[in-house]
Amino acid sequence: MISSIAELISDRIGTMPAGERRAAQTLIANYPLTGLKTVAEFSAAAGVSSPTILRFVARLGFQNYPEFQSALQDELAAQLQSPASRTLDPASPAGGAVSPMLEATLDNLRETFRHLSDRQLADIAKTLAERRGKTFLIGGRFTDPLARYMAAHLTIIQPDVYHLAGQESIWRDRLIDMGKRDVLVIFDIRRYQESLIRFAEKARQRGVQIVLFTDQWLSPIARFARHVIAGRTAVPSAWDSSAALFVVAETLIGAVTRQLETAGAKRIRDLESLR
Amino acid sequence: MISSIAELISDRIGTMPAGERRAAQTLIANYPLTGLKTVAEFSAAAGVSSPTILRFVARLGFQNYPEFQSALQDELAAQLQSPASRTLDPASPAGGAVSPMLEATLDNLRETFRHLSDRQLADIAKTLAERRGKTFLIGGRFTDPLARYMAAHLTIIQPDVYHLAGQESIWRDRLIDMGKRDVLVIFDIRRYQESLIRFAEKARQRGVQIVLFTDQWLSPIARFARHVIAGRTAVPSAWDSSAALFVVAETLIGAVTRQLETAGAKRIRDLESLR
DNA sequence: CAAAATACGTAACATACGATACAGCGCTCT
DNA sequence: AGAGCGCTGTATCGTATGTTACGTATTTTG
Repeated sequence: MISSIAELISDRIGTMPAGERRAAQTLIANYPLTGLKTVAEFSAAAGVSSPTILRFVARLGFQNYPEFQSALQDELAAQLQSPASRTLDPASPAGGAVSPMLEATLDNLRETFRHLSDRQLADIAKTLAERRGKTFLIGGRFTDPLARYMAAHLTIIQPDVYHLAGQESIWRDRLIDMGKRDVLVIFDIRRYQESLIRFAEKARQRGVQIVLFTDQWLSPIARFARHVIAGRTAVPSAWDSSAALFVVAETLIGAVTRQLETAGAKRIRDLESLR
Repeated sequence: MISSIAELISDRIGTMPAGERRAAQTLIANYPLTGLKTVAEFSAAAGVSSPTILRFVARLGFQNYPEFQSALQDELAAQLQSPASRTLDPASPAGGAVSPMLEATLDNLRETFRHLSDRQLADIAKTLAERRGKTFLIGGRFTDPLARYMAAHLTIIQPDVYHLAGQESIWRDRLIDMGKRDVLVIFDIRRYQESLIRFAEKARQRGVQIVLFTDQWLSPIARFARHVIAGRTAVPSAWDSSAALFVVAETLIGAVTRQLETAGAKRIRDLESLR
């Protein structure tokens, strides 16, 4: 069973003529980067001519050079998306077989935050904290609880926080209250929900600032969003995981709370006295 | 000090116009692969036009698109050659400055699962999967979204799953439907809610099997529970974190799904055909 | 050793790619 | 409410890229 192009090459390298073999060796030497460059660069690196490179990829079974490059990119994408397979991780095997779910989730968290800078988080927190209007939160079928979770916290530290629940027609009517000073937080992972997309589009038309929590493939709503948070969702389960988005949400809640410390503290005291 | 292009982007993403920001977001979402494709593919993925992509890379300081791609490739080459550096440093130099929240959450997850055996998880999954009656889920002020999240999944793979929402008087009346063949899943972290404790006690008297998600100090409900899951909640924030409980919930959802695979698969098909 | 076959590189070609000019649009600010 | 500015997309252009044909070199075989 041959899965990667590298294997394919080392499998056939024996049957290749000298020039193509040099091409193969230089590609393997720093795989797969040389293959992502242009034919001219590849040929220069290997010390052969361009046609030799093309014959080489043809021998591997590809119709043309772009097809070969696409295959390499796909392979690379698969590698980058599952860091677990790459890192041998001498730290954990002792703790071992605990739960593949846990391992995958830990990876997802690390990956998600790796693509998320402090700066970005601070910007979003600022958007949520300093909004001069109202905050609305909504989610999809499985992610709506995340919207609720966030709303439950935010509503304590600042006024005018609303979770949009129930039927589509209900939120649609709330659009009339929304304007450019307002913020809309949307959670949407695949399979992306049509109703949410429509809603986001209309909100955008009214000037609402949209903060989107989505997966790494980006919901179409990203088009309308001011801020996009892309969380990793792949786990060894029949379902996608929302854990990464959950943790980002908690992080944001914490950041917003810190920013509103002075104003928020008073509000919390007031709330306490109401009980 | 800005070393990677990803940092450069997240540094300037705030100052970018909407279109270029979309480009930046799609690139970050699955970095750096989109940047290695052609301008046309990049623009299609981001949902913007080609010139916007070019303006985007120009804003990052590159003279032209090929120069930008070369920079990405160099970066990738450095990463691939030293796989170790990838997990340790790239974004988080000291292993920590990114987000203390993340570090704390990762610790919480590991600690939580360390005290949770496979056996225990399997038992709880079995309880949920093989119950002959109904499943009820309920949570506290901040944890109710977790109950909803779990309910949203379970209800797809098995019948008679109910999330208890709204006012206390409403759930109390549902007690009448509960018996010893039923399972009640409760989420309760401090400050523990009186109403939930009362409810749990009454349910216990009726013979209901209780599965409790709580924090490491254990809600009083633990007295009545058949199964107790204690999650770590401490994070550097004004709020406690429910992330560990969230991940345990996801793990259980996955386990239950696997156990009901045959029966569940049919149910899922039936549901699909209803849409 | 000769002749054929295979491999390789040079050079010309066509395509598709990145770059640019321009016009329309929405947004902000006065 | 109007004028100005900045952003974005359409259409066009030049060029670098992949591709192919062909001639030369090299190896293989009788």
